[in-house]
Amino acid sequence: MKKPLRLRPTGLTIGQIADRTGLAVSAIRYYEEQGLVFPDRTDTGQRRYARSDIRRLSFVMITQGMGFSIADIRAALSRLPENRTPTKTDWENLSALFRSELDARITQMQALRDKLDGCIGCGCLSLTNCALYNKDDRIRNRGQGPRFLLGDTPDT
Amino acid sequence: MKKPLRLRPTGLTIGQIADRTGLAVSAIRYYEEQGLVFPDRTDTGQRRYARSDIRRLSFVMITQGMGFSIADIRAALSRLPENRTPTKTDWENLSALFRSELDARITQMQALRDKLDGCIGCGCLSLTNCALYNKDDRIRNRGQGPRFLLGDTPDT
DNA sequence: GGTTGAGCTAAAGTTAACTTGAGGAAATAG
DNA sequence: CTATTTCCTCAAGTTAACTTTAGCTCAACC
Repeated sequence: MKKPLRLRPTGLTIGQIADRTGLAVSAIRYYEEQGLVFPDRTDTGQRRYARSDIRRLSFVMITQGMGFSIADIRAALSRLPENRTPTKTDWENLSALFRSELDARITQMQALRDKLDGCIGCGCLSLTNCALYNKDDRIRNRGQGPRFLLGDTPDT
Repeated sequence: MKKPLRLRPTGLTIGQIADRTGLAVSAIRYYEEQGLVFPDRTDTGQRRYARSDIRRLSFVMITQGMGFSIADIRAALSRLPENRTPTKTDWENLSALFRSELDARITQMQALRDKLDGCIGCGCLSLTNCALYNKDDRIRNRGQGPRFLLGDTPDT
């Protein structure tokens, strides 16, 4: 009887993923903790990633760079199929979601930019009470911690 | 000899400023600590603000909402004249500064949005190494702590 | 087959922009 | 004149998104 070949999970190590994505190893582990990736484990507990996780993490990086929070991104990623590797179409649908949110944010930013001058020139001292600067321009005001640019979480 | 009239610094209390701007009292104190406002003090140590500080703080609120950091805003405000109340023109110059930075950020955001689809459709798994997604699109990557949307500090 | 590099976990630290709380003084209202 | 309300300072807490450190196991190379 042959010694059974240990079928150890194949795939990329966390270091290899780090190299491919440019992310720090600690960041990748953090993303797992936050439910953004779900690597396999070897019998000794090491993480093994699928090649498609590179795309997944790249997507996280880009959307994050666009100003979306991890919670936003996690919600979006949860729309990907769980039982198969996402197809190109899956990814396209997902990115369309972000695209429209981003469009909205850009529009809002343009409006804000255009009103700044108007309000500065206005006679009332309080820009935030200025007729020109109304509540619709208010961007985000709840919770403590750092304020992020524009918009609440997308209503995905 | 008459009891000398105590010449107490006139002006608005911190509570009045809070009401006028919508800011929390604690935030206003914090902004002072950060060098964004410089109220007078009464002989008993209470803060007294000029009416023009309402505009100053409103400006802080708006530019912050645009995604600029306190350091950015402090740098910009330092361009205002120190020895007189800023005129409408002073404020207009300042807001022009932010306007152009904001324009640049909007443009960058649009580019990023347009490229997301392209990269998602591309054959290479790593979006961040993708030919379509080059270094110019990279937004900000230094320091720890929360990542903000778009751009380093303006080169004011 | 030992040593060096890569991984692992868990806990604590970091930054930004504030808020909250403790403990006390002063201003205002009745 | 007493009771609130407002203000003050200083220290510590909060959130997001990570990084750093400590202490240990495992894998890979010569």
